[in-house]
Amino acid sequence: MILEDNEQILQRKKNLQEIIDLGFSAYTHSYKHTHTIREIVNLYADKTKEELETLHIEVRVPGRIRAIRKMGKAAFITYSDGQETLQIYIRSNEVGEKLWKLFELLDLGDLIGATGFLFRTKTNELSIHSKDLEFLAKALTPPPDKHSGLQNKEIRYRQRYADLIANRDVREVFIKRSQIIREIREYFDSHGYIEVETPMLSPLATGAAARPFVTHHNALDITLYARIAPELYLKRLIVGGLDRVYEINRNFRNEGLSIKHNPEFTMLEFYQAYSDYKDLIKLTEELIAGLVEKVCGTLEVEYEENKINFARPWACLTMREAVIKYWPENLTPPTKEELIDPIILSRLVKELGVDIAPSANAGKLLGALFEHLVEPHLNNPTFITEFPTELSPLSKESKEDPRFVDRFELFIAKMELANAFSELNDPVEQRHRFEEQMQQRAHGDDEAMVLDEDYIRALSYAMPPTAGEGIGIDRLVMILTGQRSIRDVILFPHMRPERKNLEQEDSEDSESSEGSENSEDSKKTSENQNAE
RNA sequence: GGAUCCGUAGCUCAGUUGGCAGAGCAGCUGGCUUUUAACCAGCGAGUCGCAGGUUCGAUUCCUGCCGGAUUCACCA
Repeated sequence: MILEDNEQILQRKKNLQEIIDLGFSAYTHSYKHTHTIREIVNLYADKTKEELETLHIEVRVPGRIRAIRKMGKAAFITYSDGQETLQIYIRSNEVGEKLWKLFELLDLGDLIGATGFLFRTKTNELSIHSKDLEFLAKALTPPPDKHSGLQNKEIRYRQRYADLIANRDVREVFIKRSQIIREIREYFDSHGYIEVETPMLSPLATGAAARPFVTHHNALDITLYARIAPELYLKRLIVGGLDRVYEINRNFRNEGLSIKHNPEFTMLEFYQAYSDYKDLIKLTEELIAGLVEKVCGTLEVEYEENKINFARPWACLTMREAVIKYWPENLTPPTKEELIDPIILSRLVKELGVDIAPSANAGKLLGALFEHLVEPHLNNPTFITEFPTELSPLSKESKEDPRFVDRFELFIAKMELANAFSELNDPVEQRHRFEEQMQQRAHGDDEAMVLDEDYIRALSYAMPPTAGEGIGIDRLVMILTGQRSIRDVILFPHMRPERKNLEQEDSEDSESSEGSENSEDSKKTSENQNAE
């Protein structure tokens, strides 16, 4: 078991039993209350001692015990609703023997309700003078240290409940996250979009360059993939005449973890018919600058010792302009034309020591140069446009130069935050692009995109000229809440399973595996399977 | 997957140039009827991540493993 008895847990179990023996119910079914603690604080924080005496406000309020200060026959209990704290004052001669006994059996972390009237103490602290306590639930596990909180990151991520109890600023981050997503919905709902949901499980993992998670449908006996992007489904809806759609949901990519990557992450994708990528530049500025202003109250946001300035208009460079701009100062920069020539590009890549096969196509080489030279500089919001066609199998090519597509990515705080383009709607050209991708797959690139026949069939019904965009919500939340790690904006970030859990799963699995010799061996087997 | 760092009481952290393991909070006992990091007196609490090795002796040194953080790779 994960919950191991120690001195403190045993003591709390004993206290719980004594509470039950006194005739209180162990875990109550509900608690009718007049206020939450934050409501009390909001309503009465500015009332004076005299005002409270005159008003004599009777309240009934639940919360979690954070501290107990006992002075012989009277005591203060500080308790909290997670956001605000309030203190309860009780006297043994007022509550009676039984309730005083209950009080003495309370532990930090227990949930209780207090009934009484509001007053201010000698030191002017707003408090409930309580004559009736109700016991709501026992904390068998002691809460983290009341001053230093919970620091251990592993426990914070694995046991987010404990993190939320101990660290109030963590709660603030996730409240902000919720607010951000609400504001995004509000923006699209008020701009004629409808919110849709498309499959998370699909027979094809396509619409992005990434490796998928694989699963199996028993009844149909087929392989299914957790989606890597909703893109192709959303554009099917544009074909069907839903001219403006958006979806906020999870994507799953089977790749390494990092400070900026979680295997499941939340993506906003939206598509707008009869528009092109330039329309989305304006929309993106308006959406994100509006969000920043609402959530942060300013357009200048502090992030990792830098200031990010969201004042519009944002910088906009083509990929080749950006590469030339950030070319190492001691070297002669190439010309724009040189930056699409595969022979020159492979020479440049070698000279700069960029880690990519020099035999890659011109688009990939340019992309690698960009990542190497430019990305680390893009702190303020910057749109990068004019992507190589080879990197963009779903984008419409540029009228001026078919080697490039009408696409942009938005970078903020050195992170890719958004990706948008004019959608390729020519089914013949789309098939051609897919086939090129499939060729790359055949040559061992298992992230090249998979051909989707039904998507081509959908395009053959005619899709309007359309612009579409994806925005990484987790990264956006990181920037707006000042968090450096994506794990601090995801409630339950992906972690390796705890060893104790692994052992549990193994014993459940072992019924299907033939006579497993010892648990050490079967553990290794399951770890290997997970790794593949 | 590679590199670096980390894992000591419920929590936050000291510490041991290899010799019986320490503090604050939390817990227990007692005192205290307006405290607020309450206070005062006393007490208990540990597989020093796990498994081996070296050693008279390992929490400390070495190796492997588990878990975490950071970073590189992967991942636009």
